[in-house]
Amino acid sequence: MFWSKVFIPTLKETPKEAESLSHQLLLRAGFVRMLMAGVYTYLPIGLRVLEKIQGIIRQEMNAAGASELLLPALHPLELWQKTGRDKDLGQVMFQFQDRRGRKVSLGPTHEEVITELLKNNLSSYRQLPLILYQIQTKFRDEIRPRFGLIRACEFIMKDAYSFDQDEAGLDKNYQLMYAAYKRVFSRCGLETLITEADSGVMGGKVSHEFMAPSPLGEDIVLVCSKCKLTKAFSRPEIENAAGSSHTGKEGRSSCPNCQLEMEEVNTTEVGHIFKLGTKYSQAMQANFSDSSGQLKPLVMGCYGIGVSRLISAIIEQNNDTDGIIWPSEVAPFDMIILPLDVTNPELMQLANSLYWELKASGLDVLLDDRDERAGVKFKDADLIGVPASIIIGKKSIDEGNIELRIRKDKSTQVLPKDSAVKLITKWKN
RNA sequence: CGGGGAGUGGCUCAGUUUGGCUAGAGCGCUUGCUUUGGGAGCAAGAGGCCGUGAGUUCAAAUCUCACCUCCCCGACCA
Repeated sequence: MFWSKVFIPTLKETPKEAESLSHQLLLRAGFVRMLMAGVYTYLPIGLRVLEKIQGIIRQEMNAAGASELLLPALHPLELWQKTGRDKDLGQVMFQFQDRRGRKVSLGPTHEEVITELLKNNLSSYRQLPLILYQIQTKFRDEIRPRFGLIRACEFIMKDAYSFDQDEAGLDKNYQLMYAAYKRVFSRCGLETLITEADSGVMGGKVSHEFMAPSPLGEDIVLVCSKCKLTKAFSRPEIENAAGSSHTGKEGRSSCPNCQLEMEEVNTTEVGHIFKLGTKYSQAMQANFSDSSGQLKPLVMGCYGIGVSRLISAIIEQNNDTDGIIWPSEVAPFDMIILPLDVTNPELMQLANSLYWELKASGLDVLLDDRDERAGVKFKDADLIGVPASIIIGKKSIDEGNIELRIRKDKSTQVLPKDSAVKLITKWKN
């Protein structure tokens, strides 16, 4: 793509509306813009990152045997009344009436809708096990939207649901999802801590949270440096405990295995998996016939990833003073070509031919064709965080060379221009 | 919802305490000239109902009241 054709409104100064680092960088680098508190536009390069993340998720979900569908965002409120969760979620649900006076809601999550679907369309154990997932916009009227994409009122979530005959089947699918989640986050360049957690309004017994360490994390995870045991604590719990006794802090945060003091890490929740059991299927009578012809409730699990939130979590872990440093798999582009003088036909010709050759070899390439000074291009390239730059300037081209600059460590290597494409594609793989 | 901060060209802010010229600066934008390897220089321009409404006053960005919006701290969550 050509910079001049993509809308990338970068900012020199930090907008006042943002205080958290990832939010500032998202705004400055031209990835998102706010419409109202907790509601964001994904600009072209923001959307590209979103799509890369979704691509990774789709690959890993499909590889785990899940299949994708798309459920409605608009729900009849009656469905929620069946499980009583309209009350549990309360004000968090956006609710209104259609012109006939029917009460509807914008979906904050989809257990009821998918259970309703399966109740009406699945009847035999022969159709089990089954994992379905979607990537969709959720709506939650949050008490306080915060930190840009981290807590938004309209956000994108991947939610998967597994259906089994029994607990043994659920265990198997749960493990499958657990493993898939680890791969998703690692491919996104994200370090995560996994903790056993409370199921909250989702119900069910077992659940694990995938927590990304980040300075603006709202949850604290305790980690044992020796055995890597993790424990989740909400902040108030910690503060109350610390306040209630002088020695409370040390005693509470020692590892039950090693007796060593555990380290407190601030984290953001990016994924959460639950064994739901039959909570929803019983409430909604989503049953199937087992091999002996007996009617049984579906045994369910549900598995969420905060897709849009991931963008922020990744930036929190991958940045420096010059801007974002995208991990390669989620970067909006693999590389950016910087012809330092667009009025020089020789430079532009080389820039263009490199662009088309690299593109033909399967790379996502951005060509900065703007008539800007070299400094501006360098600064913007660093800010938007493309992993590699190909610098085409008069200095090196006169010697028959171009430069390859790596964003992460700011190292530069000189490459002969004639074999540049070969060397770059080789370096990439 | 409770507590704290803030609303002035696209962005960052000054001016408000102590009301008074035609509301300013930097960045960005437009045009021209010069420059050209890390956010260039000079010159000339465009762009504002000072968050909204009501009030006080000869006079309001500035004082009073109400409301709206955004950010931060708490309960909530992917």
